[in-house]
Amino acid sequence: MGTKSRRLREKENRINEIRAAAKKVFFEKGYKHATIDEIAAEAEVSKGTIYLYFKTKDELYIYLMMPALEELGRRILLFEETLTKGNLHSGHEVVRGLLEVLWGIYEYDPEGIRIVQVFYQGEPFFDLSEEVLKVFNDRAKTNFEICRRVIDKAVEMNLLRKVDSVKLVDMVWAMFIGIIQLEEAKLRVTKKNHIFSTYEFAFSFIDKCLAE
Amino acid sequence: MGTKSRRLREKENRINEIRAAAKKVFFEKGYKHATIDEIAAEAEVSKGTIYLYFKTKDELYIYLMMPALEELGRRILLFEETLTKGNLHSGHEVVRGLLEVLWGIYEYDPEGIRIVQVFYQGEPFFDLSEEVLKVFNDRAKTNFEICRRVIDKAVEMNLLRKVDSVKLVDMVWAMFIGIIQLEEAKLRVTKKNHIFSTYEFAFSFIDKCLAE
Amino acid sequence: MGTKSRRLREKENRINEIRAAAKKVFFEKGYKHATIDEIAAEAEVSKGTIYLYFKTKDELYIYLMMPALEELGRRILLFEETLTKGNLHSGHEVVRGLLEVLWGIYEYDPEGIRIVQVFYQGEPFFDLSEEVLKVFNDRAKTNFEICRRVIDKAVEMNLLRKVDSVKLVDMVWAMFIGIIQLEEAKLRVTKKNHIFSTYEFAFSFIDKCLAE
Amino acid sequence: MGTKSRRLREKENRINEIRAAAKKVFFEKGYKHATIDEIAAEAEVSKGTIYLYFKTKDELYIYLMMPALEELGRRILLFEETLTKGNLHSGHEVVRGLLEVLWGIYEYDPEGIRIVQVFYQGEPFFDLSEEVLKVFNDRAKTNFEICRRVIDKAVEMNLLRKVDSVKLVDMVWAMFIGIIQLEEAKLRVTKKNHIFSTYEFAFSFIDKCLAE
DNA sequence: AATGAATGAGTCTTCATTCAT
DNA sequence: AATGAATGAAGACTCATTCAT
Repeated sequence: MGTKSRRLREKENRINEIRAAAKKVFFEKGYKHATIDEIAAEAEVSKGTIYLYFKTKDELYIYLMMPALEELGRRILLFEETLTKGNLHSGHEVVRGLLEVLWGIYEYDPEGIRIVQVFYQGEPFFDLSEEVLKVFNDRAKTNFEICRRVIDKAVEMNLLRKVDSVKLVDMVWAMFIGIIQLEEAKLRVTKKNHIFSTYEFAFSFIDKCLAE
Repeated sequence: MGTKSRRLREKENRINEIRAAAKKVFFEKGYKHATIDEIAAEAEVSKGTIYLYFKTKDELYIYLMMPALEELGRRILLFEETLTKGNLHSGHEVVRGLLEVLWGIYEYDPEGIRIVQVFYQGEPFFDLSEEVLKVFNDRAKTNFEICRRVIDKAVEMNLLRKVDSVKLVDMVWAMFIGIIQLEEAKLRVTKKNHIFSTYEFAFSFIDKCLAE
Repeated sequence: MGTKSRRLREKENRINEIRAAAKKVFFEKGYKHATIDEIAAEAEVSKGTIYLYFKTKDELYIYLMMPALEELGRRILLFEETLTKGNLHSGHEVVRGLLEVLWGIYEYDPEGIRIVQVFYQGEPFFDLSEEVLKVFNDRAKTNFEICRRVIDKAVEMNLLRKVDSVKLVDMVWAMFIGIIQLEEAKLRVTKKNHIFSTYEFAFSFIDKCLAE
Repeated sequence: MGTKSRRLREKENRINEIRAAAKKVFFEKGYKHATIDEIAAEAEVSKGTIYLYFKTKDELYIYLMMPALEELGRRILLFEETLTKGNLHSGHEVVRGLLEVLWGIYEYDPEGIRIVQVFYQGEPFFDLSEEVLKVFNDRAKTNFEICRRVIDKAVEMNLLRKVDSVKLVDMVWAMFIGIIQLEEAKLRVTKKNHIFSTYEFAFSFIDKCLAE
């Protein structure tokens, strides 16, 4: 607990303040109209300091999705543990559990998920370094792998019917981001929020096909 | 067939040339790195001519999705006709037909569909006028309505089980854009194209739940 | 009264419509924000037609001051006639008459007078052709000459004290445009119109010095 | 006298260099043909630096009149002091003093006065922010008030005849800018400079009416 | 004479990024 | 490590003017 760790803590604090400020500004103004100046002002640091910790504006933006992905990883691992321990007693519980993990992540950090979607769009709006791509892909790959493992285990345990776990995970994730995109867009126009109910509706199909 | 109609044809030609050039440049360079100058050069018109027909770069980009949405409308109407005429003899054929309409649109104009996805992201990267929003929302609404009508008819004709057509159409569309996003992103990394197979996999769930 | 004169009349009409439209647009939007497009629309002619009669936007603008200068010439000549005929019986009447001629011009065409002022600024905002300069300078010179002649005559007729008519006319004209400029600017801020009263105040000095 | 004050001095220097360069370019090329690029080159700073200190080209231009107005304020205050101290012994000296203050300002910064005139024209050529308008109006108001006070004092001291100081100051200022405008315009054509003599001629009227 | 589609030179302005302190 | 003044590349957009019809 010497000087070094204090310094480290301060540094991390600063980074988190910058992240928080960036998130605020990016989502209030939109990426296009957000400026580093404003983020710096919001974070109460100088512009130079931001560049001390993030190489570019694009990187600052795109890294905002990492907490969501990391939290997703943690939660799926927890879910796997629950499954392994035999605490789930039916396919319905498995399907419901998956739904809750995904939904929980969206509730935990909706902006993070939005950036994931932007990221999927490829690079029409960004110049991403190899490094950023690698960090994201590694994290995504890990998450996908855990998910598949969970499905395979649940099949092994006779909780779910046999299914191609690769395709299933892809489909579920695609549905997840697709529904959020569509329903958030509708929400902006109609002010009616159908995100969760559409989401449940979609999972009812999976439940019927795999858990009954 | 006088001067007037020739002029009109030339004008529409010019607009189409601009659109085509815009599509090319936007997708080769990405939105961010595409310049009006380059689009003008590609279209072999002057910069001013582009601004004669499109108010801003954003508008030029976003309007590129309209042909896909319009074609989708046409194809769903055709599908509805087929259904109404009694040419579909099982729920499987209905589900398969829907799959083919959507997939056909993606094949017809994949870039258009990508722009639809961007559009769904809201406006972090754009300033869209009320007018553009209205044009898009009207078109989208019409398409959704036809889709729902088709589902309701198929249910009435006892080809599909009873289902909430609003939710179903939302889910299908969300899956459609979600799968394209996810699998195109994976494709970029792994060079393996699983778009269609994931798509079919997803439809197999719908088929099992509604057509059997 | 053949075809020719009808054509001529139509042509002059067209020119006057363009002038009127130009005046309207220039003074509603300010020179900077006035566009030829809008003037053409206002005049209900095509852009090309405007360029048929006026070489440039600058010329169109600057020529709008000519009617005021021409009317001024006519009115001074009338005033000279009145003086020559012996219809003015005191210096006061001469001074008052001058005041009324100038003031009358301002009331007749205030926008025209404003353009005269702009013109005096030299060319920070314009590119004026030699031709335009000549037209203006000739007209201005003529007007100044008549004014001086009037003053000299009034002195000869012992209505006014002896005075350098060149300097006097310059001073009166300078006061005229200066007061309008200052008081119009104040008017914009305070909404109180002191143009005429300041004007009368200034003439009272001349009256006291020359007419008593 | 640490880093801070040096920085401050450097900053002010930079601003002054930009102003000087702007003045040079604006008056050599005319507002219309002056470019920010050229001003930046002349000032030996980057274009961005100019926009660091001035919001727009218009603002950069219009602020060039402030030094003249400020200097005018200082000189009138000095003149007031002279008057108050009883150092002026006749109305002639008062009138002459006023003339010299105004004329001195013109000699001190003729370009500044020209911009004042442009400013009076309203906004046919500019988009001025409320802020700029306020800065100017405040300064102008203060100057006018001091002038009126001087006149009123001189009347009280029986150096001048009783007169409406509001109207008198308006008239004098109007004459001042009117004469400069007219005679500079004539100067451009005839190459003969009658500015000062016309100016003196005008003051002779005031002198005769108020100081004798 | 009238049109109006097409032109493209011309410039302002923005803002991510750097670097001397 | 932190600052923030300075940079300057980059590009969207305007609009007076032309000219084929």
